Amino acid sequence: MARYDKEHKQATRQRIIETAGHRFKQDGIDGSGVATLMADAGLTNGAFYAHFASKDDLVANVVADQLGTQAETFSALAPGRAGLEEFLHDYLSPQHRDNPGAGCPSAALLDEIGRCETATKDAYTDGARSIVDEIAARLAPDDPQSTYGKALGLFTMAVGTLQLSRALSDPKLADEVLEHGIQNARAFLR
Amino acid sequence: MARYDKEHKQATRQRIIETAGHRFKQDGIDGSGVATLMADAGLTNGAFYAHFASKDDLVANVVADQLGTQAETFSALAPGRAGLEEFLHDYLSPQHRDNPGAGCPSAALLDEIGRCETATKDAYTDGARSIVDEIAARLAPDDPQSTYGKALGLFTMAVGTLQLSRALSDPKLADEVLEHGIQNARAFLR
DNA sequence: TGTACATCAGTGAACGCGCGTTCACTGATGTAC
DNA sequence: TGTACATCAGTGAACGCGCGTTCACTGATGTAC
Repeated sequence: MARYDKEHKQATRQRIIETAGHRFKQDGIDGSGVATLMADAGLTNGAFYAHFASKDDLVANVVADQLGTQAETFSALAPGRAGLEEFLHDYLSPQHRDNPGAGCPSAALLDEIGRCETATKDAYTDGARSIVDEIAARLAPDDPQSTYGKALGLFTMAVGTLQLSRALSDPKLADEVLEHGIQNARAFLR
Repeated sequence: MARYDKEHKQATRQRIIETAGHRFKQDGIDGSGVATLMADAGLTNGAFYAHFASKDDLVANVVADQLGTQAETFSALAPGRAGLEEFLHDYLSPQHRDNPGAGCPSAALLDEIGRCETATKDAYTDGARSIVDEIAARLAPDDPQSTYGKALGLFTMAVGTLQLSRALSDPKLADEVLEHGIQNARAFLR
């Protein structure tokens, strides 16, 4: 441990935020202890408080980071409605369902975020706004405002569908839910 | 403490299941300790294991009970599509959003149920099937099968919308999300 | 060029606390005589 | 009718454990001389 270049601590902090995002989405926020989160980042528990004021502080930062990352992913899709079709296929896929740690933060954490403190909800609100704006812009590039409500509908249906598919113990039904989800989203956007 | 009539212990067990349902939906499953759950039912922690094999066992029973109760509520609505309209108004209301403890178990616990053990997911799967069947029967009383997919879409959009509204820190936006949710559901069913 | 020192990211043991779970015990009541 | 006993739902203290958090310490490196 030594004097590092100025970016070193920032990089470590970012690494903790990213590995914690994965862990939270996999085991839940309440289900992930600080010692485990630090071990995931290759550190020991004591170093945590050199980077964050509290676990709640980390949670708010993770939520902001996760939604930011998702917004970036969105920008990388094909432009317009073709990108939405691409998004739906990836989002409502068995691969996404079976890998929550690498997937959508809303699907994995939405009802836990609803029970979090204000700073976390603020971070979520900002991030969700960006994503819904991104969807609306793809639905009507000339007048995004007009499709804001529809964008919300697509987003909530996608999140709810993935969550439902994850909560079902019958694999056949869980797959059907995803397939119906894609069809429903298409019908809704038509 | 004494010899009671045979129904007494059953009634206590049912009371624990119901008060635990309220607590789980309010604070999360991971966020609710056994001692608190028992105090909610007017008992002390030690009595818990006379009723349930483990906390996981209680969780599975609570999920089954919660979804059963919701299915009953559904049956009590006006028949046909009028009942669905009634459901949407109650479900996507600020009152429901602000009282998760008394509300929909899916909206409050869906992503946590996705991380639970098989017995809990089995209970959820059974209950969710009944509710979606109930919705499908209202959409097409003569051929429920044909509207099964649409029923899923309505259910997932309603759950996702309520969760989203709960996770937002901006009250104005949270209200708008509910209003758009009702409009979207109507458009989707049209 | 070589050495002493200051820096500070990270270590790891310890704190009190609440978790899920166990268990010896209580005490009000129905039953037997 | 009165008393001794068996029942058993519920009590409450205790178990080991992991939680979030604190803190005295380490030790590799850049800097000063």
